[in-house]
Amino acid sequence: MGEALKIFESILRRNGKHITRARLGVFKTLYDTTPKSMNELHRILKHDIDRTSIYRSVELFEKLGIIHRIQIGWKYKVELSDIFVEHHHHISCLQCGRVIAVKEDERLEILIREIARANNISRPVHQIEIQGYCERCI
Amino acid sequence: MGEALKIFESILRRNGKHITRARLGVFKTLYDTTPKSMNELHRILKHDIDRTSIYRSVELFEKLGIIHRIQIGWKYKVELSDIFVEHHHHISCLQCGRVIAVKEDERLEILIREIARANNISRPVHQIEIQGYCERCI
DNA sequence: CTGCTTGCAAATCTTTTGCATTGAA
DNA sequence: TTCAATGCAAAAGATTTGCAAGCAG
Repeated sequence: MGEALKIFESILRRNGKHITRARLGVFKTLYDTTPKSMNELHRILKHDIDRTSIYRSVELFEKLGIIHRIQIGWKYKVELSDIFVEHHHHISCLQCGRVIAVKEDERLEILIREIARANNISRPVHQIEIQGYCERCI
Repeated sequence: MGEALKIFESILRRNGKHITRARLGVFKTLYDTTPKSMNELHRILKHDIDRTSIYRSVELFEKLGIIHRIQIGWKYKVELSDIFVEHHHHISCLQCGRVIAVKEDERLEILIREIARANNISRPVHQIEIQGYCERCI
């Protein structure tokens, strides 16, 4: 956590943003766990940080590339970006909702870049959402 | 449209659901165009169909596999599913919001099925979201 | 006819905004 | 000390629910 925290703080500093209680709280809550919804973040932090500040932190963090939003069904959750966690994708179970992190497959990366290039899209970013039924649910 | 409409009606009938004005309206609005947000659907249909019924139709259609939701940024839009439109993915421009439909690449399909299998996920469905900057926006 | 569907009103949930106050640098 | 950041209240937006009335089968 110490190393990640240093990186986090340096990103804020480099962008002229203050290192505050609210921002530290949101960052620490996201560190080294599963993706969190806004509601979960609020439930965890409600005694320390106002809901509005959570939204504002998430917005800022996304702009600075600290976090990104992932889709689970048609809701989103947020998690730390590839700077802090190795790049990966998610599979979620349609029955029980369990989320499995999947290490990225290099072949996928290459294919997607190729598709982007074929469509004249520059600086592509991507998200893959896989859903199905996990072992426990058939 | 005629053929698609027949398929649509048979799905409803097969599931013991009525063929109603509201459901026909939502289906026809989604037929043969770009993905629509709930708001766009409502804007188009507001003089014929109540907002609530649009939500209820979308919910039902999704359950029956008639439509699916796609992600644009962290909002969703709905479009007819592969029964009515050839399977494909989308690229959206981060600057102007333009959405490009991309014919599915067989290699991608295979890779994703392989990833699902490696994680013991059965009956996988997937969504790929690619974002970047289109020709006009650099 | 019968009960699935709808429209309407209202509740609920999610996200955004304005403003006075607080606190990091 | 200074201005960015926060908390609070309230607005705005999105989605869901309950119920009486309407309509498809």
